[in-house]
This record gives sequence, structure tokens and C-alpha cells, in this order.
Amino acid sequence: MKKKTKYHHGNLADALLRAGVKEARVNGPKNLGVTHLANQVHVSPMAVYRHFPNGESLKAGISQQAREELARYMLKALGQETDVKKRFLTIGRSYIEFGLSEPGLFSVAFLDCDSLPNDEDDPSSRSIFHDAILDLSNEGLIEHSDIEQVAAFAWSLVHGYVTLTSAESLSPAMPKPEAVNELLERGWLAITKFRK
Amino acid sequence: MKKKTKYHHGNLADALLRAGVKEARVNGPKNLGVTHLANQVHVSPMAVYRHFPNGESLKAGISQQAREELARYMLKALGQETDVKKRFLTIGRSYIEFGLSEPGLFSVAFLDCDSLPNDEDDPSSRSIFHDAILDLSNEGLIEHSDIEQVAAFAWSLVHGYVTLTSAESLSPAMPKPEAVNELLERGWLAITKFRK
DNA sequence: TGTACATCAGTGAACGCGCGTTCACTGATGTAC
DNA sequence: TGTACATCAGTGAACGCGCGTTCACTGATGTAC
Repeated sequence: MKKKTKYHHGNLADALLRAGVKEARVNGPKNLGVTHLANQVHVSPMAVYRHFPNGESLKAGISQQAREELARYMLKALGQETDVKKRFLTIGRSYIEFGLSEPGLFSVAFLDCDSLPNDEDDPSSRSIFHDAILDLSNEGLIEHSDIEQVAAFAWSLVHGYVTLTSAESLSPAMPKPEAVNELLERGWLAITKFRK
Repeated sequence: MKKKTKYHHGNLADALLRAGVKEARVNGPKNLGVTHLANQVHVSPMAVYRHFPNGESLKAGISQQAREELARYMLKALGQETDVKKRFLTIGRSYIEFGLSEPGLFSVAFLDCDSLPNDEDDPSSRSIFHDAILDLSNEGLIEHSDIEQVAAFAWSLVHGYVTLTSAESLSPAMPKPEAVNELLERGWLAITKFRK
């Protein structure tokens, strides 16, 4: 963090992304422009273009960072838990926890921007959901053919809950804390007990 | 629609809101600023301030319009249907239909802006959900004490589905058309069969 | 019914701002010989 | 090891733009008498 005023910054691309994530944490999607972030990093706006073709791609990079942070949070919450149901509920719960405790990051994560296709081995919340649902299928708790449907159901449920609960102005009565457990148990019921 | 160039516009507030809704339909939340909308209505920007204290409140008004349009769509889909389950599924389905067919309006509807508290008798999607769930309770299909939980569950599910499916860049594999029925049936299961 | 006048609902020019992006440039770095 | 030079990674000034908002203003409308 020392203010070494060297002419060459070192790793400006990373610094810009980190500044963007920091900004996103506080202010959400506002202020993720070229000029503002360049100022944050004490660099002239033009320097940004050495590392990103344009402002949009910088924003996309920040969004990607936010998605990875979400995924890391979920993985950390999962830990070494082996029980398949607990794993599944933890995934949902951690997704919601992250969304509610980091609303700015969460909204930036799902910003609609040109997103670089995910690096194969980067963790993504989508792949975490998917893997867990594969496990459910392997355990015989759901039909193999239901995998996609279950993924859509589970992801929709938790994503919608976060979105609506964060938009304070709109959902005066989204029940907050203990409610999450029941929400997840309901989801679990719908996922494991549904037969066409 | 005739271009009567009278000095006094007649009903500029309405015209601005309608121009905003039109813009929202096409471009979502972008371009809902004072200057742009004033241009659309062929009026000087200053004229806007005769009707709205500032740009933010104009945007809030447009958002409100969008929410009402969603609610009207849902009510129309409900029609005179009396079967309580069909009513409930129709509410979910029409919410999703609206969201997917009018992504711009939908996103503006849930824009996070200073929203005027809803007029009591304006239809709102929230109150439609709530009424239908009251019916479920009256029919004995759910516990009375579960009303809030069920509302959160149902709304989260459909809202999340729309959000994720609309964000094309992020959810390459959200299954689209027939899938909705199964999603709703799953939801119905979780709502009516869950016991604490 | 006619006129005076307050009020209402616009105009049009201007402001300062931050934005994304382009330009020609220069200081620092690394490599070839 | 020393030097010449290409390349890399920044600077700094400038551009045109649309934004929200303020100003002093004027044309149209409606009401009192």
C-alpha cells in the first residue's frame, strides 16, 4: 500500500479491478467508469486503455471479479461438509448471505455487461450449484433428467429472494433472518419430492 | 397524437410518464433522464420541473407506471378463473410472461429509486400475490401463519427466474418455455405440502 | 360582456460537471551487441 | 560491462457530449369586477 510514485505502476490492470471491486462494494454499479477509477488509482484516464480496450470491458472485468468473490464465499461456507442435503442447503444459504451482506457487489456481479466467458477453472456460483445437483442425482434424490430444472428452480429461488429483499423500497415485508431456513427447506422439499 | 403546437401542452406530466414508459420498454433504465425525455415530448427541459421536483422523482413515477402495467397484465391473465390452484399458478405464470416479454419495463419496474408509496387502490403485483395467498389460507391449503413465508417464497421464485433468464450473458442454460410449468408446479408443491 | 391582472406553464440560453476517448508526447525498462 | 535503441507504460491537455439544474423571461389562461 505504500505510495511508491514510480512511473510504471507495476500491475495497473489488477489495481483497477481492485479499485472497481472496492467501489462496487460501497456504491454498487455507479462509479465504475474509466475516469473515476483512473482517479482512484492515481493514474491518468488514458493509462486504462493500455490494459482494457474500453470502459465496458473494464466494467465486465469487475463484474467477473464480483462473481468470483461470491463463488469463493460459497465454497468457503461449504467447507468439508459431506452430507448431501446439508451441502445443498449451505449453498443456498451462503448465496443469500453473500447477497444480503454485500448488496453492491452482488448487483455488480449480475450486471448485464459483455462478460468474458468464464475461465474454465475459475469457481462460479453456477458451477457450484450444478455440481451439488449432480450429487443429488448420484444419490438418487432427484431424477437425472431433472438436473437442469432443479438448477433453474434452486437458483431462481435464492436469487429472487436476494434481489427482492435488497430492494428495500419495494418489499417492505420480505421476512429476513430466520425466514431463510424455512425458505430453503421449502425449496428442498420441492426439489426432492417432486415427480412429474 | 396530432402535433398541435400549442404553448400549453395540456397534460405534460402524463406525456412525460408515457414517453418514459415507451423508452423503458425499448431501452430499459437508460435514457430516463430529464433532458432526454423532455426532448422526446418536444418540450424544454425546464418544463419538466413544473411537474416533478427533480429528475429522480420523474424516474420514480415511470417505475411506478411499469409496476402498475405488470399488475394489470397479471389481473387480465387471472380473468374470472375461480379454481384456487389455477389462480395461483396463473399469477406466477403471468408474472414470468410479463418479465420475459417486456424485459425493459420489468427492470424499470424494480429499479431502486425513491418510490412513492403505492396508492391504496392501484393494483400492485405484491397485493395480487398476497390476495391469492390469503385465498389459499382460507381454503385450508396453507397455514394462516405461513402467509408471509409463502408470499416470499412464491415471489422470490418467479422474480429470480425472470431476472436470471433475462440476463442472457449469465445464464446460458436457463431452460425457457415449457420449463415454466414445471417450475410453477414445483413451487406449488413446496407451498401446499410444507409443514414445519 | 369587456377589460385588468394574477397565475400558470411554458421558452431559451447558460452553468459547471464528469464522462469516454483521442492525440502527440515522454520517461522507464529491457535487450542486442 | 557499457551503450544504442526499440518497446513498453505512463502523462497531460483537449475534444465533444449529454446531463441536471438555474436564471430571467414570456405567452396563454382564467378570474374578479
